[in-house]
Formats: sequence, structure tokens, C-alpha cells
Amino acid sequence: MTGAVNFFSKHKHVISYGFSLAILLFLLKWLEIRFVIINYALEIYIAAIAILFTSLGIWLALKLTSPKTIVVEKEVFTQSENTFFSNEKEIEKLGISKRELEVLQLISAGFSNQEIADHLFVSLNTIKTHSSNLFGKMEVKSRTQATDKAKRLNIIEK
Amino acid sequence: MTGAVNFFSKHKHVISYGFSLAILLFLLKWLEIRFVIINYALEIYIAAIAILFTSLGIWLALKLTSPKTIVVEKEVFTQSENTFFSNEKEIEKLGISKRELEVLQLISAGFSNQEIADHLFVSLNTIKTHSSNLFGKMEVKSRTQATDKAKRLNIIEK
DNA sequence: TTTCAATTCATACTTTTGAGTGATTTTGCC
DNA sequence: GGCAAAATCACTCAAAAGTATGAATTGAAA
Repeated sequence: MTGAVNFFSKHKHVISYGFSLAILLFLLKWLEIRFVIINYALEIYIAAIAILFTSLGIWLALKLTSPKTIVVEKEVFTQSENTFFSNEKEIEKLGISKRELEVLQLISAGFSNQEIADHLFVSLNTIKTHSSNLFGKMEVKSRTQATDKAKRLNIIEK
Repeated sequence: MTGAVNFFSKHKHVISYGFSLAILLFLLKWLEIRFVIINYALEIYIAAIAILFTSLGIWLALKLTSPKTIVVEKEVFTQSENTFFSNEKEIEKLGISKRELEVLQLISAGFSNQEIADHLFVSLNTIKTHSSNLFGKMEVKSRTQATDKAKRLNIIEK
């Protein structure tokens, strides 16, 4: 993805280090002449080199190494959210249709067939048919049993 | 907590660096004599110093940098355990009797009045009376509504 | 286009539920 | 023992729920 750019980015420090070294050696060569004259400056000269290259090393290390990270996992206790996922497998297994599921939800909410009919703008007979088919598919004999089973199977929200 | 130990731990590298520097300078001083004899070895000598101190710098940087700590919050869902405490306050407030509560539980479990009657060894009429009184006290109009409300109020187990 | 499942609705019938009233028995408590 | 609440049961009537059967419509897939 970022191969070419990344390569230069990762090695630019090495390259610049090479340049720096070359320049420094050239500089030192020139200083060598002076060194002959001012002989006792050798220790200062050495110390300067030492400090310089130590700094260079530090700088290099800091630039080139990926930052050390320690991942500390902190447990955060949260109340189990209302992540209700309708058990679609069970719904499919039982062969419950969309409309039937709608009716089932309203039944479980405590609505009468008439109220459900009004709510869905269909006749009472239609709801009776749906609920009857529903009970057959769910193998129950009443709306209360259907509600109970539906909640246990996670077909509808508790 | 770890003050004294930590101080030494944090500065031991600096101390050892100081020692190393002293030894190296002493070593270089000795090499200086040789350097006078073998004059053309200066470049090698400089290069050695450069490499040495660069290494030292790198080593120092790696040792002295404290690792970054990243705290990752890990969510732990605490499943509300089955610590079901019947909401007795609510039961008392509604004026629900022991027998009525029993009937309510069976209604919510999906049993018909006849089944409840058989289970409790009383007549169907008795259950009807109980459930009727129950609905009055709970201000609901059907067993499904009673079930729904009872579960919401934690009167019965969900 | 045909086919099939889903949705809709009706009619008739049975069962269950629920409301209302009244009555008897049981039980806990002062 | 007597009282009050709780529990029991019966009877009637009405409403709601549930079953069974049949049929029209629709929409999507074969």
C-alpha cells in the first residue's frame, strides 16, 4: 500500500547518517592538520567526537525504533446492554411468516385480537387466522403459551 | 512505593555510561602514543570512535526510553445473574394475596384456568374468581396483560 | 405464464376467559 | 370466641379466543 514511500521513510535516517559520517570524516581530516600544530587539543577533539556520535546514536535509536508500547487491558464492567437479536433461525425453523411474527409480538405485548386487528388495519378474522396458524406452528394451544415460548426461544423481546 | 530502587534503576545506565566514557578516554590516551607512531591510522581510529560512540548512544537511547503504556479498555459484560427477588413491595401495594400470586404465576406460565384448577385441586370457578380479582387489582383486562405487567414489575420471574 | 406461499377475509362453531353477584368455608389474629 | 381477610365455589351472561373450512388476492419465484 505504502511500500515505496515507506522504504524511503524508514531508511532516510540511515542515508542521512551516512552523509553525516562522510562530512564529519572530511571535517576531521581537515582538523588533523590543525591537530599537528595544536597537539594537546587531542583530548578535547576526542571528547567532541564522542559526544557528537553518542548524540547521533541516541538520535538514530529514537528515530529508527518503533515506540515501545505496553498494552494494558483494563476491564470495564458494563451492564449487558439491550442487544436483542431476534432468533431468526428459530423463526425460520418454525416457518413463521413476517405478518405472523408481527401478530405474535402484539399478542405478547398483551393486546387482544381486536386491538391487533385495529392496529394492523385488518379484520378480526384475519388476526384469528394468523394467531391460529401461529399456535399450530409453535405447537402451543393459547396466546399465553405462545408468549411464554416465544420469549424463551428469543423470538420476541423479553 | 519503589522510590529508592527506582532511582538507581533509572540512573544506573547514566552511571555506567560515565564509567565507560572514562575508560574509553583512558584507552584513547594510551592509543594516542601509538597514533604518533602509526600516523596514517588516524582515520581508522576516528571511525572506530565514531562507531563505538554511536553504538553507545543507540544502546543508551534504547535503555533509557520508558515504554509507552496504552490502556485498552476491555468491555466485560456482566450478565445480570438470576438473582430474582420477587418485588414484594409491589405485591403488597397491589394487595395481591398468596393464592392470587400462585394463580398469576401459573397464568404467566401459559396454563389455562382449567389446568390451574386441576393443578391446585380447586374448581374452575375458584380460579376464575382469583384471576378476575387479580386483573382488578393489577388494573389489566386480560391474562396476557397481567403476565406482561407482572414481569415488568418483577412480580414474577421472567 | 404458471405456480406457490403469504395475506386477507368470511362464516360457523366450540371453548375459554372474564365480569358480576352472592354465598360458604377456612384461616390468622386479637 | 369473634372478627376480618382470604379462599372457596356456584350461577349467569357476555366477550374474547380459538378451530375449521373455504375462498379471493397478491407478489415473487420458477
